[in-house]
Amino acid sequence: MDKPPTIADVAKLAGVHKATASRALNQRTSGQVNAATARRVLQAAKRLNYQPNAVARSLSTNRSATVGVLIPDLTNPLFPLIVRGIEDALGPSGYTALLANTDNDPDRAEARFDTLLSRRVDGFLIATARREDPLVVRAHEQGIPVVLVNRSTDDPLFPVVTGDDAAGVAAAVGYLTGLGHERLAHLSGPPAMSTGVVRARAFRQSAPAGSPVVDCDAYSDDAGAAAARRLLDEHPGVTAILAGNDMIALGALQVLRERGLRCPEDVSLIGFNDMRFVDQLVPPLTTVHVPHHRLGAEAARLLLDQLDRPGEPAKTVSLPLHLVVRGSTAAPR
Amino acid sequence: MDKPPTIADVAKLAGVHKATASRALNQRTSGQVNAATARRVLQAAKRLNYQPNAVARSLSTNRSATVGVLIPDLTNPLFPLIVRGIEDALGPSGYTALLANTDNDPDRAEARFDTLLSRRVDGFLIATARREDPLVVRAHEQGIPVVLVNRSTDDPLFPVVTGDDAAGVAAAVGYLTGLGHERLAHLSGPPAMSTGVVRARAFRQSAPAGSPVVDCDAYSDDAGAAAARRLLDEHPGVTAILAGNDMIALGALQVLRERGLRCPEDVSLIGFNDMRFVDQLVPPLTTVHVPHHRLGAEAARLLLDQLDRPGEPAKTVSLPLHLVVRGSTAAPR
DNA sequence: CTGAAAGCGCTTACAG
DNA sequence: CTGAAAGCGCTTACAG
Repeated sequence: MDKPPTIADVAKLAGVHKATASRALNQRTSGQVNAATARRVLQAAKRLNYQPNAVARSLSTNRSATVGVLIPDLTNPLFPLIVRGIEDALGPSGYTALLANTDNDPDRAEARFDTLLSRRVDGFLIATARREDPLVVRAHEQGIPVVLVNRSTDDPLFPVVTGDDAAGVAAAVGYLTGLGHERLAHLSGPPAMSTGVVRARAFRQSAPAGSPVVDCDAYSDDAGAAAARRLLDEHPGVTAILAGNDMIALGALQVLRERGLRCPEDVSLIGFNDMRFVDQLVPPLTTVHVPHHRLGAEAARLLLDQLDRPGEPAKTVSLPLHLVVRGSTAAPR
Repeated sequence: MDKPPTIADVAKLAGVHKATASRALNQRTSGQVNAATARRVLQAAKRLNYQPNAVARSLSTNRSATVGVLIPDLTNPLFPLIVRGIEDALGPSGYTALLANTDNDPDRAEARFDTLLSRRVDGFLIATARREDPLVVRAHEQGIPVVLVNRSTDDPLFPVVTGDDAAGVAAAVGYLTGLGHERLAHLSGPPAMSTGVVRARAFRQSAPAGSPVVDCDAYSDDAGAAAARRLLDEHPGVTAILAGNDMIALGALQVLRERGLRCPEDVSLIGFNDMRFVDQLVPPLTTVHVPHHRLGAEAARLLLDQLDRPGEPAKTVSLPLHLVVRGSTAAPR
C-alpha cells in the first residue's frame, strides 16, 4: 500500500548518489561504474524490490518505449494475429504496444492517433492504411517513425510489410485453370484499399481475358453476398470464384446456397487469408494463406530498426503466400 | 519535426504564467481562472496545436490514465470482444488499456504484471484468474485496484464480472430434457478455472442424477476431442452432450464424425459462449450466448468507479445468458 | 569512477 | 484570479 521505492531509496541503501545508482541499474551505462559499487546497488534494488518508474524515465529520456498500433477492429480475426506478432517481436526489446481501433473511420483514426501522440509513443505501426491516407501523409510530414503493415498506400512514404498478393492470386488462378475452369470471376476487395486493387490487378493479369470482376464495398460477408448476387445475375455461367478475402467468400458461399448452387460441384470458391475456422466450414474453404503473425512481427522489427538507427535506409518486405487446397474447389463438370 | 509545443509555449503566447495555462486547460480547474484569460489560453493552445504531454502529467499527478488488461491470448476469439468492451467503456474517460497476453502461464503473467506496474497503470482488469491465483492475491496485498472479468477466484478478493453460468447451464439442460433426452453428459472445462467448476456443478444439479461428467485439460478442441473419446468409450449410450465451451464442442463434433455418429440425429451437442463463426458450422451450433463485449464494458466501468472513489463498496456483477438454439440439437430418436 | 546540478513538462499547494 | 516555487522520479552532460 505504501509508495513503491524510488531510485533515491536504492541509492541511500547502497550508500551512493542516485546518479550512480541510475548508472549501475542501466545496462547501457553499468560499465561506467565500479563493479563492486554496481553490485551493492543491484543488491539494494533487489532487497527493496525496486522497479524503475517507466513514466519518469520516459519524461527524462524523451522516449516512452511504447509504439502505437492502429488497426481497423480487433474483432476481425486477422488482426489479433497481427497484433500478437507485433507484441511478440516488441517484447524482447522492452517495448509495449498501445492499441487503437479505428473502425475504418478516418476521423476516429485521427483522434486515436492524436491521443497516442499525446502519450508520446515512439512510433506507429499502421494496419489501417487506405491507398490515399491523410493520416499517413500527416505522420510523414511530422517525421514520425512509421511502418505500414498488411495494407499499403499508393505513395510509398514508409516501409511496408505485406503479403505477396500478386503471387497468391496467380497461384489461386493457376490452380483453378489447371483444374479446367475457363469461366472465372473475382469478387474484389474495396478499391480504396491496396489489397483490393493489387489482388484485382493480379486477377486480371492471370485469368482469361474478360473474366468478370465485381467490387465489394467492404471486406465483409454482407458486401461479399451483395457482390456475388450481382455477379451471378450478370454471369450465370461462372464456374469458379476467387474472393477478395475469406469474409467475402463467406458471403458468396451463402449466396450459392440461396441459389441452389452446390460448392464445389457447381461453383468452386477460393478465399484469401486463411482466417481461423474457415477449415471447419462445409465445405472447408480453399484459400490463400497469409502469415499474419509474421506480418506483424516483421513490421515490428522494421520499426524497431528505425527507432534504433534513425535515418537508416528503410526496407520493404513482401512475404510469400501459399494456396491451401481444401474442399471448396473441384474440376468443373 | 521540431519538438511539440509545451505548456510554457502556450503560456507565453497567451501572456500568462504556465500555472495559469495549466488551470485553464484542465476541465477540473478551469473554473479557477478568469473567463477571458481562459479563452486566450485556449486560443493560444489551438494556434500552436498544443497537445498536453501525458507522460509529464502522469509523473506529476501520479496517475497514468492507463489500466493493465491481462488476458490469456488475444488469438482466442472470446477475448477481442472483451477487450473491445473494455476499450469502448474506458475511452470516454480518457483511459487507455495496456494489453498483456499471459498464454495461461503463471510466470509470464507475473512478468507482464510487473512491467505494467512499472508503467504505473492505475489498475488492472484481469481475465486470466485461476481459482487459486497467486497473482490476484499479490495484487490484493499491494492494494492495487482490480476487477476480475470472465473468470473468478474462489476467494472473492475483488469485484467480479461474469456471466450467470449456472443459469446458462440450467437453460441448456432444461432444453435438452424438454426435447426428451435422458442420457446427458457434460464435457467440463478445466477444474482450475471457475468457469469449469461452476458449469460442472450446475450440470450436476440440473441433469438426471448420475449423468457423466468428463474433465477437459483445457478449453481447446484437442482437449475436447480427448474428453469426448473417453466419454463415448465409457458411456456409448449418451444422446446429448453439453460442452464446457464452444472450443470443446468443436473437438466433440470432430469425434462424433470420427465415430460415424450424426449430430444432431444420433447425438445432440450444445456449446458455451456463442463465439464467432459457430453459427456457420455444419450443423450450426446450439450454444449458450455470453455477452463478452458487455462483460468487458461492465468490468471497465467497475474499475473506473474504484478509481474515481477509492474505498467505495465494490459491486459484483453477473450478466444474464441465454440459449441460442440452432441445428446441433434435436429430440432423441 | 562518482557526485552535484539541471532538466524533462506538467500540476498544485501556498501566497498574495 | 494569478504567479512563484517546489516537486513528481528519473537521466545525463559536466566537473572533479
